[in-house]
Amino acid sequence: MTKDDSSQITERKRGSGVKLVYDLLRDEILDLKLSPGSAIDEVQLAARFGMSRTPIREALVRLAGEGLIETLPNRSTMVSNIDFLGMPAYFDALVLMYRVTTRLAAQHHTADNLVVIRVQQAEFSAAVAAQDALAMIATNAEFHSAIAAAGRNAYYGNFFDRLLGEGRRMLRLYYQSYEDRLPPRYVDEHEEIIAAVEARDVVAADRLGKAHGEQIVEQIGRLLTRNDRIDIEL
Amino acid sequence: MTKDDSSQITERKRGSGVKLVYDLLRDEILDLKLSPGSAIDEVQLAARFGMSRTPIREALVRLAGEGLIETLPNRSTMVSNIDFLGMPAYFDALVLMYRVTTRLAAQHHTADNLVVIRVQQAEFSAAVAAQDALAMIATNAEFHSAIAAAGRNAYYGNFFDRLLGEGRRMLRLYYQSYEDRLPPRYVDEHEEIIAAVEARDVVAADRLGKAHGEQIVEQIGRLLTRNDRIDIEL
DNA sequence: TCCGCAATCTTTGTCGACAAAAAAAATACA
DNA sequence: TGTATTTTTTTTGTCGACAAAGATTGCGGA
Repeated sequence: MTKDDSSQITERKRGSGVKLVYDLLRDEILDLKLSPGSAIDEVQLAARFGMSRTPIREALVRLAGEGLIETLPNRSTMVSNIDFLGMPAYFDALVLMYRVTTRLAAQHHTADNLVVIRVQQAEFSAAVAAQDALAMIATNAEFHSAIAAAGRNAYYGNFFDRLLGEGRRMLRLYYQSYEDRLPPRYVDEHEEIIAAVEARDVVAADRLGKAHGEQIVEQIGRLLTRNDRIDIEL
Repeated sequence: MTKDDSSQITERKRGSGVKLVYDLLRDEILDLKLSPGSAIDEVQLAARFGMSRTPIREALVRLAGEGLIETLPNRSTMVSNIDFLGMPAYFDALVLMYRVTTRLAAQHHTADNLVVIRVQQAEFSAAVAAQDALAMIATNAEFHSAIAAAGRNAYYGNFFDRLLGEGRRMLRLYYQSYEDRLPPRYVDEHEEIIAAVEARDVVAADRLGKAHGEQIVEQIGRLLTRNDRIDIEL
């Protein structure tokens, strides 16, 4: 199809191919470079990466395990569609995880956790200043992931990471609703969260996590119902 | 190693092999028929199932994606160990999911959901009566999974299913603490939950879900600290 | 022209074989 | 006897090839 593959036929170390394909495809899917519903051809990928179908296949199996691609038996495999009907459920879960992870971080964090969190916050702040939407999504996810890590619950952590990953495509809409110019208020909110965590103020952490999450929900809701609203508000 | 494989060399339909191996291995791992840490040999499995290594490999990749097996690069793959240190975190997440799913079920269930839930409850009740620990674990999981399905949130549902699955090995300890003779009280608790869901009583559903979950945590705690207690109570 | 059927094409699922990597065994040397 | 090095063995990762299952195309008959 496209011929602009930068055909890197470099020698790879044994076992590195799968991760390479997996990471790249995952990013391309989540950044919407591969549009939902578009077909995925194994032989084409094999040619593009200069390897056999076997490692490609393994990467695809893993992506399917995360629900990022769907496999019709004996037939095509394609990038999964964004489940718009499931968005309320998604944001419900996201808000709950915001709350739980922030709350746990306030309880269980150590000094080095705060260092990591501050680094991520700095990167997020830089992305907002640079108006780089993709970077904002990624660094925001890493910020909250760092907070989740400080909460010391691997089960919440995995689930949260999964949500943040799977939601990158939805979150993209959210950032687009600001035309990629996120108000600096969000950077401040992160700062408040850090302060609450550092002070081990569980109640404040919970409240801020909830507010932070619900703000996103509201903005998305505003985006999705914008047309309706215009009708209603006559 | 063992030679007692009932070598079923039956003809399989194309594409069914992976699921077969995946399901069977998963069950064997979760029922502790394959002990944590034991090695997994691809060629041996291939011989046992009468198929090539390729579909075996795909099943293993999926199991690894769920964290049920661990893969040392270029070296052995083995059944993952049970993370005892992570048990508090596990049960924390489990209780929260009990609460959330029960609560949502009270809000969003439909009539056919209740039918399914009652069927699962009947099977759970039968398993308790028969003192079949493995069946109790499986049917209990299916009962709560049915409740989660009634809650209409796929994200919670997936996470909850994953927790219930991954925890089957831990839960086994829990049932062993009763020597596989679960008090009928648990069957009654399920009945109460059903009643609260049916009455759309969100508050009661939340409270019952929480109590149900915390009871399990207490029993596990009692099991794990039993020796210490004897020392302390002199 | 339209519908049913057969031939062809495309893409997946599976296989057997081989090479690389790590461990285990064997050998040489002090 | 103990240790370092080489050889063998074991097990994984990758490959190219082939067969099966749909989809597509082409053809013939009404």
